[in-house]
Amino acid sequence: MAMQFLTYLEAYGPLLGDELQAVAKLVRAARRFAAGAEIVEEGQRPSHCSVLVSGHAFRHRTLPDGRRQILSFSVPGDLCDLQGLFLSMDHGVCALSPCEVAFISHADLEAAMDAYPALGRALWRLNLIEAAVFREWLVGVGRRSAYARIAHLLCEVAVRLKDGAVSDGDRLRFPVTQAHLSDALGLSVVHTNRVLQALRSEGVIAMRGGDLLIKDWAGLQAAGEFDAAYLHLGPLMSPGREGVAPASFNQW
Amino acid sequence: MAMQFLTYLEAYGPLLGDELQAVAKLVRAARRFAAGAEIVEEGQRPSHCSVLVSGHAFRHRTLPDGRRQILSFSVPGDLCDLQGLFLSMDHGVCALSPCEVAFISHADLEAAMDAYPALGRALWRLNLIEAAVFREWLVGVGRRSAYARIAHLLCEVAVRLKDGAVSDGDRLRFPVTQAHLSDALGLSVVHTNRVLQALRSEGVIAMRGGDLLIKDWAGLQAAGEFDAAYLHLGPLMSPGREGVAPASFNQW
DNA sequence: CGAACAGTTGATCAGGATCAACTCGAGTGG
DNA sequence: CCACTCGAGTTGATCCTGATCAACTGTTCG
Repeated sequence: MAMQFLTYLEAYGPLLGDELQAVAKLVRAARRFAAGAEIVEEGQRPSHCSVLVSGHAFRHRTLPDGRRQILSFSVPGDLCDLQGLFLSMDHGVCALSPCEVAFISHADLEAAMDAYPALGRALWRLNLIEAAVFREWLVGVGRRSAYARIAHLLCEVAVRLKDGAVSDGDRLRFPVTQAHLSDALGLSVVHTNRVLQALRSEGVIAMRGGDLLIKDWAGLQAAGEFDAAYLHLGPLMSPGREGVAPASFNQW
Repeated sequence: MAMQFLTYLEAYGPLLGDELQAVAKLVRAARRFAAGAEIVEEGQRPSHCSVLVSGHAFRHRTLPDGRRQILSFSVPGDLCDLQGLFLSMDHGVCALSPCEVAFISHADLEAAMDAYPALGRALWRLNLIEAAVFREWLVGVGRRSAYARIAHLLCEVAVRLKDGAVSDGDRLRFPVTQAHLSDALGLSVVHTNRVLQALRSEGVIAMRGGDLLIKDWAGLQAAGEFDAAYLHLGPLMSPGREGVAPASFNQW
C-alpha cells in the first residue's frame, strides 16, 4: 500500500521510526471510488482522514451556477482532507481516475499526536506546504498569462510526481481532461486547448490519454516561470536555527 | 495591546485561561514600521512570529519583473507569519499603514506548545483558516468577474474587521490604494477604479482615504456572491463528533 | 512651488471567453 | 455487427471583459 505521505513526514527530521510505525498501524483498509465519484463531499465534517492509496483526485469548489474552481490535484500517497481534522470541508474531493482510498480516524490520529508530538508538527507542516501551493496558484491565476499558467501547473505536477527529479523524456500519469485543466487555471476549455497545442507544437511536452511526456524540461520551466521553492521539498531547516531576528529583537 | 489572535484562539473550545496567559507572557515589546516597509522579507527564515498590534499589512509575492500578487490582508491582532514556524517565508509581509508589530520567539512558542498541546492545535487551526481564505481568493480570481471579486474582497474585510457582525452604515478602516486592490484581485488599476465607481454609484459602498463605508450590506454580499462560511467564524465543532464516516468505514 | 502619488478619464487594444459545429474514439445496446 | 450515444478534443468566427497607454486632476508634503 503506497503511503507516500509517510515519506513526506519523514522529511521532517525529528520524526523517527516509532512515529511512522504508529501512523502506519492506524491506516484502515481501503475503499474504491470510480472516476468522477466524490470522495469527500463539500460541507461535511468527516470523522477520518482520507489517504489516496492509488489513483488521482482533485479538490474543488463548485459555485451554485456550475462554475467550478479546482483547488489542487492529489497524487497517489497524498492525504487529501487533512483540514477536516479541525475544520469542516469547505470544498469537495473528487476522483479523477478510479481510486483506492484508505482511512485514518481522527480520534486515532489525535491519540497518536498526543503520544508523539513530532507527528502533529509534521502534519501541520504538511498543511503549510499545501497552503504554499494555494498561494502559488493564486499568483498564477492572478498575474500569469494562460500560457505560463498551464506550463507552471504541468511543472508542479511533474515535480510532485517525480519527487523533485524531473528530466527530459519523463513520462507521467496525469489523467486530467482539458476541462479539468481549465477549471484549475481559470480558463475556458477552448483556450486551454489552444495553449496546449502551442506547447506541443513547440516540442515542450506531449499529452495524450492522461499521460504527460516531458520533452523539454528546461523549456517547460521557462514557459511557466517555474521555481520549485514553494513546494518546500528541500531538506528541512532545523527549527529556530539560522533565524533572522529583527534588529531590535534580541536586546529585550 | 490588542492581541486579537488570542480571541481567535479562544474560539477553539479546549483552550483555557492558562494557555492564553502563557502565550500573552511570551509577547515581546513592539517595533514600529512605516507604511510601505517590509515587516517580513520574502525568502527569510524568521526566528520569531510577528503579531500585528496596530495598523494594517499585506502579504505578497512579487515576481522578478515587478508583477505583484497580494495574498492576504492582515488586520490588527493578526499573526502574520505563523507559517515561518515550520517553513521559510515564500512571500513577504509589508506594512500598509504605520504598524506596531510585537514578536513571539519560535523557541518560546514551541515550548509553550509542548506544555499546552491545545495551543498547538489552536494555532494549527488558525493556519487552516488562512488556507481556506487562500482557496476562496483562488475561486474569486479564477472564476468570478472583476465586479464580484471586488465586492467579495470588501465583504471579507468587513466581516473580519467587524468579527462577523456587519450592518449598513458601518465604517471601517481599510487603508489600501486602488493599486493594492488590483494586485490582490489580479486586475489592472484602471479597471479597479471603474468597478469601484460602479459600486459607489450604485450606493453599495463609499470609500475614501482608507475608510470603507458599508451602505448596503445585503447588496454588497449579493454583488460579491459572498458567503462567510469559509472564514470558519462560527462556534467550533467539537473534534470527532457528528462526523461522517464512509459507509464501509465502521465495519472494520 | 514643485514633486510625487492617488485617483480619474478617454481611447484603443488584446487575451481569452463564448458560440457553434465537427471529428474521433470507446462503449453500449439492439 | 452496426447504429447510437457520449465524452473529449479540435476548429473557426465573433464578442467582450478587462488590459494598456496616455493624459490630466487633486492632494499632500517637503
